[in-house]
Amino acid sequence: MNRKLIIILGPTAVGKTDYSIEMALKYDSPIISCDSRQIYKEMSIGTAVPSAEHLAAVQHYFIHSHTVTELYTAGKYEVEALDLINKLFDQGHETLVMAGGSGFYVDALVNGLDDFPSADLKLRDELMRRLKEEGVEELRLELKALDPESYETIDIANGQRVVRALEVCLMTGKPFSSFKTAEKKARDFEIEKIGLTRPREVLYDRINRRVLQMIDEGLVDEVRSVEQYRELAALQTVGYKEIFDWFDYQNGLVSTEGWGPTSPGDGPVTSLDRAIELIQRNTRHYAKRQLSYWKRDKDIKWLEL
RNA sequence: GGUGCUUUGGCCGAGCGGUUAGGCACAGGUCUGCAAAACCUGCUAGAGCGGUUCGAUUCCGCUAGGCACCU
Repeated sequence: MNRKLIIILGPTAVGKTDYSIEMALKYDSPIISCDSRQIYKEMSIGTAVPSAEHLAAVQHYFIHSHTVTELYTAGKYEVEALDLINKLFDQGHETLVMAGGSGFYVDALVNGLDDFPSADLKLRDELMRRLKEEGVEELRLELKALDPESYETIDIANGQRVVRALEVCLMTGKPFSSFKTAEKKARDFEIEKIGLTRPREVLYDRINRRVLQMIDEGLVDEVRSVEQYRELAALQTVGYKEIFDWFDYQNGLVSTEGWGPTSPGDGPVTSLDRAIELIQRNTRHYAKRQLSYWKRDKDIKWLEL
């Protein structure tokens, strides 16, 4: 039997949902979502989860399937999604449709991640605390001592990367770089990647309008409902962060004092309109990063909508 | 009609007679367990025309636009 996984990817708001529904109906397949935020059941409007009609029309996996209180990662996704895919193939599907915008998750599924130990929360918290208090330099030097190779190869300006490498070194007593084989894992099914795209202007316009629509649908209330989780990784998400900042301003937790046109950063979010602007902009930035992430993947067949 | 102030890159916004202000937008990029995250790079303008000066975005004059006030 010829097992095939069709992966529909593309920047946010490009139209993956509609396209994937069509494909799913065509192949009589469920849709396996590959979206690092739509998996959380506490989030819907801000993550642009497919509509109730869409969800009813086609069986979806990895939508609202996890909770924000669980730290989810690409590594977990690789394991869980692969498991599901194999199960579905075994049930008789020949072609399966996957859709999503999380490039790293797609890669984890397609190529597999090396066998790194997963994060130790305590250690990570500790390292993140140090990153904040001592700055990257300290951690960099420590990494240089423990794993000079990683020090040379990873992006050492990026605190998160330094922390991760260091964390693995400390947990295992072996250098982070020693785990990295960069070998593709074998998958016993064919994979076809279809990249959806649109002219930049059109994409940006769709994004801008979708954000307005999210507000109409009650994004502010949704954000309020998850405010208690705002420190969690899942809530470090465009559409939520900006509104949390607006809440803070309303609660008098941030002042406009000391902030001027030349200060770095976006400044206090003094109104809902300002929050909307920032969400639109940050979503545009996100879309651009997605596009640049996939640019180097020569296996993607691009399709302009 | 008169007087005063003003004019900076797509936008905001400084200082300065001779080094890139800075921020934002925008563009490009990095990516092996927080990835809608985190991080990196690029973007050299001074309304126009003259003058002073070794050298002007910075000083002077004229012209044009803007703002304010006066008649």
